[in-house]
Amino acid sequence: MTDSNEGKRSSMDKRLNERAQLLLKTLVERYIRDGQPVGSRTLSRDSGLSLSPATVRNAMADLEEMGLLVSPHTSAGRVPTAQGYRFFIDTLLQVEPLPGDEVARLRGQLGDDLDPHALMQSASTLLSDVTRLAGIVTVPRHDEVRLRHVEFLSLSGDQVLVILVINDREVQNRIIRTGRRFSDAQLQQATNYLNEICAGKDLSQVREGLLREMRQARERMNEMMMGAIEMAEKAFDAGPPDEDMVVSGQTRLMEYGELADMDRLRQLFDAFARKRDILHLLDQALTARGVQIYIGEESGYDIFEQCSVVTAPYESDGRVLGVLGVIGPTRMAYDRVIPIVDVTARLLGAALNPRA
Amino acid sequence: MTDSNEGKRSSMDKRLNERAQLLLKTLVERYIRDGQPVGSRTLSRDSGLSLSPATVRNAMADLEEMGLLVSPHTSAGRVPTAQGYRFFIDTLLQVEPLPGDEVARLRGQLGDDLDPHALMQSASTLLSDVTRLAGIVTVPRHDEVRLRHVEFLSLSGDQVLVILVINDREVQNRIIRTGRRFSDAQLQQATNYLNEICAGKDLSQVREGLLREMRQARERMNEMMMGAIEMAEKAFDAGPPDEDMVVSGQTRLMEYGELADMDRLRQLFDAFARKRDILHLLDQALTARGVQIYIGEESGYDIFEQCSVVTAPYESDGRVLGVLGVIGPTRMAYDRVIPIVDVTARLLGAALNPRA
DNA sequence: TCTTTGCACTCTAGAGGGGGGAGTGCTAAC
DNA sequence: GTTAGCACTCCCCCCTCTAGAGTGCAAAGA
Repeated sequence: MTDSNEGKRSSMDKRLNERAQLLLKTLVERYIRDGQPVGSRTLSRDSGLSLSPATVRNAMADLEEMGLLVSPHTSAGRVPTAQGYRFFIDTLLQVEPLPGDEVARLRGQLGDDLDPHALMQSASTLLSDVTRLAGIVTVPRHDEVRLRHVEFLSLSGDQVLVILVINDREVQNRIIRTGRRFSDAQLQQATNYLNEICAGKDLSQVREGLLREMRQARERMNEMMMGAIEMAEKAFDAGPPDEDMVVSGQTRLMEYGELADMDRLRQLFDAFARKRDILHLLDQALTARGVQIYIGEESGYDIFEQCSVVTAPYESDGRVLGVLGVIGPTRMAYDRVIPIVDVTARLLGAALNPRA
Repeated sequence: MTDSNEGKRSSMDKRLNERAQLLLKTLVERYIRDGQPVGSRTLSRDSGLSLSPATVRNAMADLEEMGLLVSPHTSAGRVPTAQGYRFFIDTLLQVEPLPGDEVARLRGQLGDDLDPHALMQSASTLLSDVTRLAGIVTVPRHDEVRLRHVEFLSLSGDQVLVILVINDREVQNRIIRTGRRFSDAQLQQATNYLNEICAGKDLSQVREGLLREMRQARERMNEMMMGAIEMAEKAFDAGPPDEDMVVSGQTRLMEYGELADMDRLRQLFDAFARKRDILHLLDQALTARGVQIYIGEESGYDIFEQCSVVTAPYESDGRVLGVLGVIGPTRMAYDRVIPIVDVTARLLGAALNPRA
């Protein structure tokens, strides 16, 4: 999908005659079905072309030389490489759109919870259940955070509980130390003051506004306001403690023989727990339109050497909110998975739409 | 630790002479160290007693008959059974309290975040890191929920965002459908009204109170109040969407050979994801005082057949808040793990103490 | 020139077959 | 009650062997 791939693809297009393409397609499909290296004999039977195994062998040798296939060892059949899958997906695979009743079923399974987080959880489980792979949904990032409401509540000592309502339906809270005591009434005033100057503004704007206000009007501000601003500063200071993504059904990955190695599997699970790498990968799909696929080594992460990641951004009200998708072995049923990820992204986007 | 075990133990005490106990102790320690079945030869060397292997064999046969040991097969050494571990832990193990500097190190690693959830996360990671097992912390249950503050915010359509602050420092929010539209001013009034009658009360009290109020004063209540009550009803209706526990380092369990079977491991991980069974098990430890240990089959769950669970309730300000602990293979270094779990529970309790 | 046939070759997976080693239980002597 | 001796059992590792699958290559055929 990148330029270099486009280039590679079209050059391949030229080099690969129709027969070779059909053979590759048949091989990949067969391998995805059975998980066994495919030999020339099988392929000559399955391809529909009436070619002898020897001829097929020659063609396979060519495909191997082009880097689309490999054999695990001398006398096994052949298996697609990442490049092989890439060509298969980009030019050989015909993806059927999901039939209407299937879409309806998915829609039903997603549910209509009003809470965004519950919806994402549901979408993640849905993806995992339907594809039998691991499902992921990244929660919306807040590079543009509109502040809806602020609330301060006094706790014991100098601690204050700060509640922020951002982007209309998301609530965050944290506890800060203020360094001095405030009465409930003072906090109420601070709450009111901040709600007045903040409401509807971007978080960074609010921050700047606060700082400016503070410098300009230092002398005429009473102690309480000063405190409110300090508090707000502290409250906005730390980045939001986002629970950046929701993962479901990781353990399904244990079902696939090609990932059965304990060490690799552990690394993979650790990557899920660490989140960072996966989030970084998914972020790349954020700006793309439609379904995005990373096959094995393409992702750039060693951990995913044996894995493919199929993602799609989801958007609501015209704004891209996040990315969802699945992670599984490179040998996955792309023809099924792709439309499912695609539809799920649309469904989640629609379900998140605030007007209902 | 249950009565039946007490009974068993004391009868064992009588039946097991000192020598047999020492042999059992040595065997268990050795097995915990190496993970290999222990034979009579090794044991006769390690025990410190100058006994020939043959004598040791006789003693081992007795221990096996009592159900404290088993041999995996005829010509392997012997391995402790769950009962064997139980006896070892209850009467043979001497647990050294953690040295002060170790406690200080743990204290440092726990950090002093003000947010309860962050603290629990930290405690869970701490347990996992220090013991090299999976760490668990259950989040406080709210059978007694004191309402501190309520806030209503209007969203699009008839949706209202409800924010509840309970037990002083915990914030929950959900979105409800009200069935009618409210203006911001109306919602503000409702907020004020509810905060007046709710603040500091138990959630169930608030509920009852609301219903009573509603019946008594139906006629004189204006529409808005009615709406507020309806909203509150809906808001309190669904149980809190608790994220009931925090687990860290599950993948460490993949390091232990005795759990290396894919199927079992998957069942184990699924149990972590499902949460229910584990929570149920941990709930049993909630009422106990101090460290509680479930060895293998003792837990009553097939999934934990090969696992032990070491837990301790943690409390703050005299009230038990939750349970924390570790899950690992039955073959774990109990002498290290027990004091660590114990101390971590105390540290977490102290860190959660609201006065600071 | 492309395709096919035939053939020798390679490699794996699985079965079978000993040893070696570790550990046991039993018996008889101390 | 303890020990030495001994026969026995069982696992594990290594080796071999074979069947099977698949390959590449060369030479014949279309």
